[in-house]
Amino acid sequence: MIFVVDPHSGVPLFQQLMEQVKLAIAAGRLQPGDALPSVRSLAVPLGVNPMTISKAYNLLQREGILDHRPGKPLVVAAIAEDQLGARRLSQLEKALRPAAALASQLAIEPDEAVALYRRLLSATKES
Amino acid sequence: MIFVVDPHSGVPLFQQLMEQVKLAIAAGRLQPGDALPSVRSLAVPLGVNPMTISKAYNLLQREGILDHRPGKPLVVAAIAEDQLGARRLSQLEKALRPAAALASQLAIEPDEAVALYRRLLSATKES
Amino acid sequence: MIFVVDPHSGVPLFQQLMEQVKLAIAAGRLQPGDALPSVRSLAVPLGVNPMTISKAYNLLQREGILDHRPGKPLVVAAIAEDQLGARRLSQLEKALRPAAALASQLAIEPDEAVALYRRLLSATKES
Amino acid sequence: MIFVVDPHSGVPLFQQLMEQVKLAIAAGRLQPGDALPSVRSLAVPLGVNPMTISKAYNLLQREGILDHRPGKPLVVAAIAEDQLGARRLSQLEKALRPAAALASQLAIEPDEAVALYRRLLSATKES
DNA sequence: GTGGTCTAGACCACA
DNA sequence: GTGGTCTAGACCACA
Repeated sequence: MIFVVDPHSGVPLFQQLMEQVKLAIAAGRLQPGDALPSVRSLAVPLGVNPMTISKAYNLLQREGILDHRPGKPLVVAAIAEDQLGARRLSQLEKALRPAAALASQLAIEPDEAVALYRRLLSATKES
Repeated sequence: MIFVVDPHSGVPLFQQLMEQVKLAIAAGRLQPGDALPSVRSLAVPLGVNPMTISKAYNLLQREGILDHRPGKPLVVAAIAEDQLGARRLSQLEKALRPAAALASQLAIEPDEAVALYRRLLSATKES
Repeated sequence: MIFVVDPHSGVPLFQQLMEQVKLAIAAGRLQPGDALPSVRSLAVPLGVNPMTISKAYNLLQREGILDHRPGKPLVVAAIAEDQLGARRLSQLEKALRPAAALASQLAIEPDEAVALYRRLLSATKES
Repeated sequence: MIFVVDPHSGVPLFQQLMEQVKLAIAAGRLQPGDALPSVRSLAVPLGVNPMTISKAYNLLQREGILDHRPGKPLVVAAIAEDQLGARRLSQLEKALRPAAALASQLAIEPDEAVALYRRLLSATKES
């Protein structure tokens, strides 16, 4: 389970982490009950302050996506899959909707827009 | 020429404004030489601080997209169309790229993703 | 609008603050739209690090109880009253339920328990 | 003699255990001289680390509530009844005091609060 | 002025 | 070992 963050992206580090955890769950790479890497074990290789990781984990807990038992590592909550995994398409939809609105505002033909998207998809490799 | 901003969107107001001006130009709704609404006339209906509008206009000027002649209203620069209008597709590409990456990370088939996008496009009306 | 925290209570400071804000809203001392004291203006008199206040405010925002517009002070969200104000009795119920279970487990007669509660209520002054 | 713990309640497991033992004594379900279940026999069904149970028992010993004779099981101390059984009302008072303060802060009338408590008491069955 | 992020480092409770 | 809290202090974006 490897996460990556980019300190220059402008997106806060803790948010990048949250998104990656959510993505891993949605994609099934993290299953309910799976333990997450410990705060410290993540902080070192990422070159990030442990508190930043802690913040991300903490918020995911409050969202009910992670589950914590004192003294134990955080695990993916049972509900998380319902919340995230089952709705993969609706997540993609949320990302695509603005791109649909944009095409329309730019008066780009649907066929042209779709062709562009298809091209981008084939250029993307599963990372 | 009406702009809309959403103070809850998380995107800074001045950035939302900049994007909307660029969009209007790219879509041809604003042509080179066209005057932009004055800071005040925009600030009131939007419920936004005039300084925020001013900031957006200033940055657009620095980017060479707007043109200012003392005592006259801001106008769309001649180059603007080249910069923005001609690259409509590349703007859409910028919006679609993350959606391509997401589909891949969620292990959604390209065909399924493309179908979803096509559906969203036909559901979108020019606003 | 005065908040008080007790660093020795064992309850985390940020949690004490969150509860007090919620209480103030539930009691109507803070109305939707009302601005909260700024992070800094609260940190000094309470002798608490600004980040601790910030954390409390931040979480209340995520819970939808506070509302933020960049550059402006935090205000009580419109929904907050629905969430908190309208349910005053149910909040009290949540606090009383364990005390009801306890009386039962200690085999204390309801009349005796009620009498005790009544006595405590009259001893308590609106602070 | 059955204890129950909830790892999600936020209250540390060892504390939940301590409270339950105290309660059982206060309610007379455990009498002076009665033996407590062994650490192991408790750890397994509760799904709790034996060290956690041990910690709870140890602290109860320090408080003079349990009594230990090498090689023998832990028993309820003679004083325990005095300490706990006799003060049933004061235990309930400790639980009710915050509920009294809360009613006051929420500006709920004493009569209303008392009525609510009475209702909860009659709804509660000895478990 | 407003709140938000991050680090470095200390300290704590729990298991 | 696990995560959680807090401080002190720097720095940033926004209005």
